[in-house]
Amino acid sequence: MTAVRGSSAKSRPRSRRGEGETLREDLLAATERLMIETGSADAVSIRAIADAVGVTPPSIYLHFPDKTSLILAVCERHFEVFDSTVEAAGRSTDDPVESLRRRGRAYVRFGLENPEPYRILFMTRAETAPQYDTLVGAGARAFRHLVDAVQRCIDTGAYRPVDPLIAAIGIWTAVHGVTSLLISLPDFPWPNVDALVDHVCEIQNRGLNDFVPEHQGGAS
Amino acid sequence: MTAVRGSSAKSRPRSRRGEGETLREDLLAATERLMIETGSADAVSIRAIADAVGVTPPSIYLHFPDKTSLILAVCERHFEVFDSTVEAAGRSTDDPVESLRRRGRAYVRFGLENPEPYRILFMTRAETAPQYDTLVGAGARAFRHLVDAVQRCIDTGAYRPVDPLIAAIGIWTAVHGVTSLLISLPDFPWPNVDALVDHVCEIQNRGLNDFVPEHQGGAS
DNA sequence: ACGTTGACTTATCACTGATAACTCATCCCG
DNA sequence: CGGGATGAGTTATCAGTGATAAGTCAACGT
Repeated sequence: MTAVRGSSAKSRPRSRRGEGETLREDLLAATERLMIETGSADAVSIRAIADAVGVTPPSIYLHFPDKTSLILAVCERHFEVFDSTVEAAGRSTDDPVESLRRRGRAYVRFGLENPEPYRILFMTRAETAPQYDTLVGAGARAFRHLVDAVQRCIDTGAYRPVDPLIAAIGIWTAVHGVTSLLISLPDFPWPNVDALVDHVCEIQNRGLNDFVPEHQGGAS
Repeated sequence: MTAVRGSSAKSRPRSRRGEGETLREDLLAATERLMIETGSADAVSIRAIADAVGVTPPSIYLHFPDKTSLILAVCERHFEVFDSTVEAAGRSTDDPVESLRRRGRAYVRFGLENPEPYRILFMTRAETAPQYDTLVGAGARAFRHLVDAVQRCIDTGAYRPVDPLIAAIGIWTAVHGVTSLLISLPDFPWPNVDALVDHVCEIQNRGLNDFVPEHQGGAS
């Protein structure tokens, strides 16, 4: 019988002895492609992935313990690029405040350009994942970069001497809030994205700068 | 065969003629309970719901077109309470700035106490849902409440005359950012939640208050 | 020439959301 | 009291999901 094999790759030549890893790479690539196409991680099925690569479903389990591990491995790659993209944006200027702003812009842009990985990394309960520890490591590193950037703003006197940790968390949550809602509620009547991000960054800067408001201005 | 019927309700007396709605209510209640128990909407299956209520799976489709509609109906209820809770918190003081702070605290608290509904309402692509329009209406109303609250801060001179719309969006995204990340990444070494929320609110207040920073303060 | 073994397949499981077709009691109308 | 009509739910079943156990088969080292 052997009905027409799905849609794409007819079949795939069996890898030679030492070259089992090539399938692993192909699986990652195909999964990433399908994730981008469908826009949702659980819309891509094990069978669709297997079919796209030209193997049978169980072959996947020779290279990944389960589906979420495969998905997470794809996201992990994105996260590396994510971190270095934000870092690069932050290093593109010497002004620490402007650097933070550029980090924020880069963060949001990356999230919007890779919504599904972003969703998986930052918008789902992550606990239960296998290779999660690796991600935690990478995440901790990225977060430390942010704390350092905030510290530089404090050192130059641009920011008042707040706790850099809580300030960094505040900035992260603010930037994540924009990214997250833009992804989740695309139908909301959002203003121009750049303007929104700039507003958020400006609020953070004004909120953290070196000025102590005595009492509110011209109230009645 | 008729194996032991799942775990709970053996069976359920057939409703009388006009009382089909009672099953609908029971379904909503059971779904809500299971959602809270399992902590995830797609961990509760149609079969589990049917079993908990004591009917067979297809009966559910007499009252809801599909599973997501059922889930959304549950979330919709939460949303009503959500909106009115935040509103009540906001009305508990006359100071408009303090009012905003209380709204923020109530928002985060509610999100953390109802993480799965919050996730479904604000952290998933919502487009594809049937009864989504209703929610959009309720959401628009809640959002308008926030804009009004911001406007009051501007009117009293507490906030400088910014665009209340973009200021409200900024506040919303900030508060959502905290809520969302606290839900998604519970293993992150968060500081005290109240302190974090207060920080976020303070940043917003300082960022929006009536003061124009000429240049940064006491730098070296 | 042969057995080991890495790479993959066949067959199947338990479960998911969903649908078509059927039963059956209740109610209204005569 | 009798007989449809119909609301309320059931039985049986479908296609698709992630996952596993057991088998196949060719390449390699000896």
